[in-house]
Amino acid sequence: MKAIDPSLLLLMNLSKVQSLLSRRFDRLSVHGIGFNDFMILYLLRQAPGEKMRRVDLADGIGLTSSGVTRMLVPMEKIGLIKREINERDARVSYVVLTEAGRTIFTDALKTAGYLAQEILPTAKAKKISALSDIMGELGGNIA
Amino acid sequence: MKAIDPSLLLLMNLSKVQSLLSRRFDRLSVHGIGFNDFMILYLLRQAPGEKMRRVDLADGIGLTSSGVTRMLVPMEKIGLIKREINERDARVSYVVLTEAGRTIFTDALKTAGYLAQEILPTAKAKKISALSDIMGELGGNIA
DNA sequence: GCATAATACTTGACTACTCAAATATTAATC
DNA sequence: GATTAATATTTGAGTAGTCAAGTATTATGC
Repeated sequence: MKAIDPSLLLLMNLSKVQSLLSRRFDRLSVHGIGFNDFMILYLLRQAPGEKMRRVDLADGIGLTSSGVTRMLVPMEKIGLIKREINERDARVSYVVLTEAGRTIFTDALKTAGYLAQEILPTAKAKKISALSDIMGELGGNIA
Repeated sequence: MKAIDPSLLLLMNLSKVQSLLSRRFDRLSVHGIGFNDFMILYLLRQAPGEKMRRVDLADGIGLTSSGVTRMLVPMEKIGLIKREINERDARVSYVVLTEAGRTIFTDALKTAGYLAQEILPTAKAKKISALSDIMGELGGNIA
């Protein structure tokens, strides 16, 4: 077999690593939320007014808007987020972080930080920041 | 809000990038197979005798063995792989690449190569190999 | 050589998405 | 200002996985 394209190899390793890491995170069930839920809360926490449109959330975490709609159902049910209409545009319904959501997020952030440190013990700080830059170039722009 | 842990940020970006890339690959539907199917075929193609145990495949692509069992059902149905018993150990059933599977893989490899090049245009060769090293440290060891 | 443990795989019940199409609303064009 | 296009969200139907538990089979320790 011919030598494989290094970019393609990278894609495969990226996929594998992501599977392993997110499963590990979810298995811990950090404060009852999964990794994607955590990312939603993170984005909301950063956003001005702690609210965002669904499209922007979808864009932010790299899912489809349909996927976001479905993710938010249980999150709303357990009260992590709530919905708020936009007076200027009746198409959009804002997703707003609730008090409870903020609390859970704060706790989860701590645990997630420890986990991340534990998972990435060998990758040194410099490498991590270099990696983050490249992820940025590839469309990952969570900051 | 306190500054976020760089490792955690990296995890989030990794997750996002992976979602975007694999969806893009799957949407192309390269020769009718998804990205995970492609990885399975790749691993099999590399393996001695072009056959592997299900556990090792699961390990190789970072899924659970249950997930692999389920993935292989349609792949076997369309004839990309077939099953072969192990005479020494009746527990294992080998997954073997078929002639058709090899052909599809060869075609898909080309397309996937182009796609990878197109997706990673900015990330230079050196960066890619550095990134690959780090993925290796994180448990991605596809080579 | 028998009981216990470990391994390989599958299955039932479920979650987490995906796409394509539908709905509702707002923006753009003429 | 009526028509067409674009945007935001949801929904129906389906795929792709997860976990926990079940079934075989093989390995281990006494």
